[in-house]
Amino acid sequence: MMQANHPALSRFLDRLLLRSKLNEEEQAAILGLRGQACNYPTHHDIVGQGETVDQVCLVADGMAAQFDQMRDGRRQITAFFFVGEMCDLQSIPSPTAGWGITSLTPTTVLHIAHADLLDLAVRYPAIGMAFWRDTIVDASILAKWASNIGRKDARAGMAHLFCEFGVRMENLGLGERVCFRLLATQEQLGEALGVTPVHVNRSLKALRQDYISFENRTVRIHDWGAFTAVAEFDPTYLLLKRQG
Amino acid sequence: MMQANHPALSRFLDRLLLRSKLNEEEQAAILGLRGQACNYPTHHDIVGQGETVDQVCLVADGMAAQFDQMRDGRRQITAFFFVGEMCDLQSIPSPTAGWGITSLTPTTVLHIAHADLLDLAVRYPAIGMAFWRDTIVDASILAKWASNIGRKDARAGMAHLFCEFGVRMENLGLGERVCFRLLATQEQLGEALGVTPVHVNRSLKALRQDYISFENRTVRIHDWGAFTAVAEFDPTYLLLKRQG
DNA sequence: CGTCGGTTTGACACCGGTCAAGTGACGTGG
DNA sequence: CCACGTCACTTGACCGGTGTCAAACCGACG
Repeated sequence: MMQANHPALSRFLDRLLLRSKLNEEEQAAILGLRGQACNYPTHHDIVGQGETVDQVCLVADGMAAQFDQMRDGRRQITAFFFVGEMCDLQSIPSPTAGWGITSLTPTTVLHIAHADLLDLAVRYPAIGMAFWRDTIVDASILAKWASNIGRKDARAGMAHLFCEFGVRMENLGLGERVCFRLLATQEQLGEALGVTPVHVNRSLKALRQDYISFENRTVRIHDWGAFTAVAEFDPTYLLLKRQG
Repeated sequence: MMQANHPALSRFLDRLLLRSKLNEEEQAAILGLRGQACNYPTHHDIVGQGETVDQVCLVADGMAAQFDQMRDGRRQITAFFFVGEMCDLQSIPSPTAGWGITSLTPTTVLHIAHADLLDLAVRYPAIGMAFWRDTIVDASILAKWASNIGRKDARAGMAHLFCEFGVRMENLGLGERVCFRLLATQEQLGEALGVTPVHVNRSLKALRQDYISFENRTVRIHDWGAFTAVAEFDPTYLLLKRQG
């Protein structure tokens, strides 16, 4: 069923407002977008790799990820998307992407037509700029991610990922930076960090000894300062200062 | 000296036209941009990490890279920029970035003011969309890069990087995909792939035995089909189909 | 001819991959 | 209510790719 004023739109707007300034009319225009809500089970490929799309995916519940798949089936996750985040805003100017989108947990997605979003972006340049800026945030996160994979050992990379999750979830209203629910499996974390699930387990064990607890799918960071030091975490790259 | 009609602008326009459709007026507007040409020696940080800028960098000669630096000084390169490519178009909507820009060889950069580019993007929505699309290409390359680092051994990652360089240079008119000049040092390649320079050397040695020659800073790929198979290279992610 | 940045090679150590076994939580069906 | 299957987590033993350190080589350039 197509419906406007879906609660996920309000979360999406909040995320945009973290970085972009939009007036009342522009905010109302975004809240008035119409979308189709779909439920997907865990491990469902919502968008296949290389597929061309005419709509975007807004996470309304659960958790999704962008991935690149090798011929042997191994995957590299290149982005996580939490509730209120848009998986493929970049598909508006570029509807064919080299990656796929998959659900990491049972997930509800609100699909919104490119045509409607493009219309908004043209009618309200501030919205167009906010959309562009939103895709840049994802690119910035990905750049930091690359150095996580390439230049840190698994323990530090994992710590950095947890710092990022904490800050992002706090900004999305999904928890505190030092305490948040994380439904990803160790295999999925490994796919993000470029290590095997076995080694994710070893790294988590090491982190639990000194810095965090991770029980009932809830991460608790005991000492934020010490933990960010291990991770070499500097939130600049999340672009949380309002720019527009 | 500020000057319009710099030859690098023509190359930049060609790159935009690979993926975006622009009419004569729009093309003329881009060619008429005014910029300041600056020369930088090798290993000069043109934009420091975390710096806020009010202009962009267009590579007019040489080669530049985006990087993220760890506290101990090690760097991860997250993008290479060849002649005609824009290093930080994304700084228009988001002037503070988490990364830096450095020269890999003696490099000439044309600096163009944000204000002028923003003016174009607002006056001509097709140009705004072309700019957005251009930043998405960089993000797409980076996503593929991440799986290179995380999910391939050094030899396959290097092969993929060379395939990408070949296709990009061919499209920029800087060589053929199977034969192109590459001025990067082995240390710089290692910073891109997340391995040490010593191991870059070992990987290159292995590739030279079977697939390529690399002398006088010129890469020759003997059998494109076999090489892309080793690299698992599929050019979809370079978004070379014209979209707008 | 000497210096310097970049390349090449070898010896050795270690992080993370691989393989295998076992545990525990949970949902389903008898 | 319990037996069972499934999925994720955990742990240990061993191995290989990559890092580290060190030395030599090489071409460009002054």
